[in-house]
Amino acid sequence: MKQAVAKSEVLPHPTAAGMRPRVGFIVGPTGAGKTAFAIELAERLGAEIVNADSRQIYRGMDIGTAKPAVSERARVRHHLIDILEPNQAINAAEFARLARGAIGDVIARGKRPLVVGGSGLYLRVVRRGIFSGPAAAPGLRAEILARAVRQGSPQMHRRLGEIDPEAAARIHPNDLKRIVRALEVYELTGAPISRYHREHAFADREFESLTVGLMLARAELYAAIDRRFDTMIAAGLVEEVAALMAAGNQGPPLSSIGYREIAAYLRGEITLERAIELAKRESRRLAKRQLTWFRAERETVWIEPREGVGRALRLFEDFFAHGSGAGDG
RNA sequence: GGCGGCGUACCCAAGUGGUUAAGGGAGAGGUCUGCAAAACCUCGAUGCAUCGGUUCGAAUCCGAUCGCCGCCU
Repeated sequence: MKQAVAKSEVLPHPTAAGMRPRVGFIVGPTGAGKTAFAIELAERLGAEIVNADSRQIYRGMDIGTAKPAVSERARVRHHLIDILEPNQAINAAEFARLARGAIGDVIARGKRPLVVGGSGLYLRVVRRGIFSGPAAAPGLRAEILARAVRQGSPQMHRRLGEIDPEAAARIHPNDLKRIVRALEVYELTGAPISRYHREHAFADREFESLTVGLMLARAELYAAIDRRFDTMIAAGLVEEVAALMAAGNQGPPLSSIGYREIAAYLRGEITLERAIELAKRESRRLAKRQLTWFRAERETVWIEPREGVGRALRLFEDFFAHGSGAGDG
């Protein structure tokens, strides 16, 4: 609040908005049918797809992420799929860099970029950038985390309150991840993370965007999620997880929904039936959280997948060709 | 038809006369700036099958009715 003046100073309103490149977005919760929808749309639009799913980035995670099949990828060129090994870490900043690079590449070749995915934060940073603070410092982070384990997260929150009251006010005392990140940034730079955030303010927009969201009635979405997980099991998800485990992976893959439950089954901790039940439930909860995130993005145009691609096609054709003004920047 | 048991939220369930009816599951709403398929926060019965009675006071006791379950005929 007290810094409102500074905020307006670093936010010169982009007057040349209409001249920025145009990027389409297809978002939606898991199981809503983004993949098939996006591929058909991209084909008709002459677009290439830039993946914004935090797990489809990984090789070896195919079945459980409902990754578009090779045959589907032959119809439309996809970017940012299978670019990392399962033991490689990625984060929002790195993703934004990669995605923006891919978008630039698509545009440079005269094609239309269509970003497709359900990872809320990733989608946000692609569109609006991320503050240019220090990257995570694993050693320091581990050290802060160890301290937090000893002292408890409320104590760490109190400490944060001393150096960065603004951040402390926004972060819940139990939210250890964000407390640690805030302390990390402070120890690395001597500057409070709230200052970086305030100065950045998600105002780094490189292109105009139009976002179409896929929406199903809740009960219908949940039923589709449950059904799809059974299909994944039938398609060999257990074997896929076993392969990841055999390769000694510890990173994001085995902490992903569907994967971690099957891994617990393979370790003999729970029955397969229970693993399936848990995976379905976690997938439903994920979908719910995604919807919460997307609802907050007011500019999204929502459509039902069963309507078909028609309306989205018209919206995007107009957007890419003339600029409909529906863009959110 | 008779006898017995049971009916508390979407589900399971504690409570057997005395402040605002435990708890769990499922679910809903939300937060989100470098691990995000992560992490974190918040939330359901003016109501105990229904009606009537006893009592200062009833989910708790009594009666009737309805429903479910079991046994018997």
